[in-house]
Amino acid sequence: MSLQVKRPKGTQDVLPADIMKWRTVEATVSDTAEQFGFREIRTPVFEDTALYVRSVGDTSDVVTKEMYTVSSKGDATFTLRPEGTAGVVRAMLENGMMNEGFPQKVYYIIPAYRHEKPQAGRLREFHQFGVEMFGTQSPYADAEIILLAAAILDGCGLENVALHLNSIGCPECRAKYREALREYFAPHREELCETCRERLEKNPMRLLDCKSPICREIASGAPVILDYLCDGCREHFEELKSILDDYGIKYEVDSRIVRGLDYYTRTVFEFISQDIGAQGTVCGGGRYDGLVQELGGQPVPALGFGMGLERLIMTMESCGCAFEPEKTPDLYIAPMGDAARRKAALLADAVRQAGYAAETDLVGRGLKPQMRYADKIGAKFVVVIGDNELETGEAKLKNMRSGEETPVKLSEFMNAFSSELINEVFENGLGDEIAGAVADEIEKDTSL
RNA sequence: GUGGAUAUAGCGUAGUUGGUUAACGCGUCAGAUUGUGGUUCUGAAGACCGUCGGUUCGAAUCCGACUAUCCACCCCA
Repeated sequence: MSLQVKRPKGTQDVLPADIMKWRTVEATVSDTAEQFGFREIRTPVFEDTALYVRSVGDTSDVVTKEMYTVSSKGDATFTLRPEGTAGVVRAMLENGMMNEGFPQKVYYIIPAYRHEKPQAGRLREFHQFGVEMFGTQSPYADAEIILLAAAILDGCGLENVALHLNSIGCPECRAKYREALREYFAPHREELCETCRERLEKNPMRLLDCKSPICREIASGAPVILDYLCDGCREHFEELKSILDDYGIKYEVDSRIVRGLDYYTRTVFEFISQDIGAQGTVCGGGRYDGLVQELGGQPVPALGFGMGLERLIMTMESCGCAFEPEKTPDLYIAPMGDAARRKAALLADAVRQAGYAAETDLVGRGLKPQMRYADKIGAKFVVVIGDNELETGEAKLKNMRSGEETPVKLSEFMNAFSSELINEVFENGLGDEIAGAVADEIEKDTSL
């Protein structure tokens, strides 16, 4: 088959069969965030391009080659958001939320866009859950954020996602460290791979996570950032670790965790899964104490993380985690013949108005195919309405699980349908008043 | 941007050294005498074998180009 228009590279369709995976994750993620006192915020999918250049960093890969930027009718250029933090900080500032008292805690579930070459766990349109906290320097805040991420992963049923933790210090200690790195690598300059030679000039910290064996070998003897932290940063990091110990959260101090977004300071961390291929970072985040000021606000310390929803779902799948089951219809009404069909349509409507999920035949099938269909969609009850039923005004309500059939009067169908016995099966039955009212409505309609 | 792999019905696959109507499973639809599903049985629909070009009497099968997808590097969620 040759379909003319195909979905853009690096995008995905989420089909009905998979939608419960997303619903499950979205519910887990937002429920847990709310338990920790985070409130949802929604910001535009596109922002002024300058926002990302300023926040993410004008030398970062994301800004230099991965942004979807469009020019609008005026002079302004807009960019599809490549990540969530910048837009949130902008919105907080623009709406005066930095003046409402601290800490401010928000979360979001968003699509984000990056023009990269797709591979396992890496898409051009991907979805991210993120949280941001503003207005506290306390290492307890860092710990709280990490605890939240861990709680979510736990809530999803994941056990083997490893926490990698590091501190990249404040701008002052980082400057010193960069110098030290340059001094260390300079004599090895010629042995380094090409990209690493560039890194040596631009961002020597990235040298540390080069995959090339030679660079790796050289890097193994390189100075470690933790030895260069100033007193304040070191204390902060030590305290964070001891709080995590109190919580019983396992972590591995990993000096290779550096993060590619320029705004990070001090704490950086990643939760890495071994089960989904090369792009194993399910969650990444840290502190960004300088960003709010960079975007024009007062200096406000801040921190947060982003969690890749596709990667989260992939990890859950590969670990055999459970997702919430799809809801199935409470009732299927199988009519036979035109008169019955009209009655069935009205009955279905009444059942729906009473708050239940009901379906009836829309394609004109025979009884047997209808039963098959009712079974396939997982209907909990089926009622057959044919000439006999219309004549006698009585039908049989069949419980599809047990096969049991209970006689019901059509005129009192809603009463019967919402009776205690049946509600037990549904667990979410309606009150008798509503059910009775609906039954009355049906009673009035005697034209059929 | 750089590498590697793959491209056959809605999905998952088989197609041997190129040879008449491209096979199977799942799914879909319809039947298996009287108005009742999940099992079983029978039947049907559904593919110009990614696209274009080449070799050949003849190509899903060989060659080339293109495109798409997947995986890895890079980077990150």
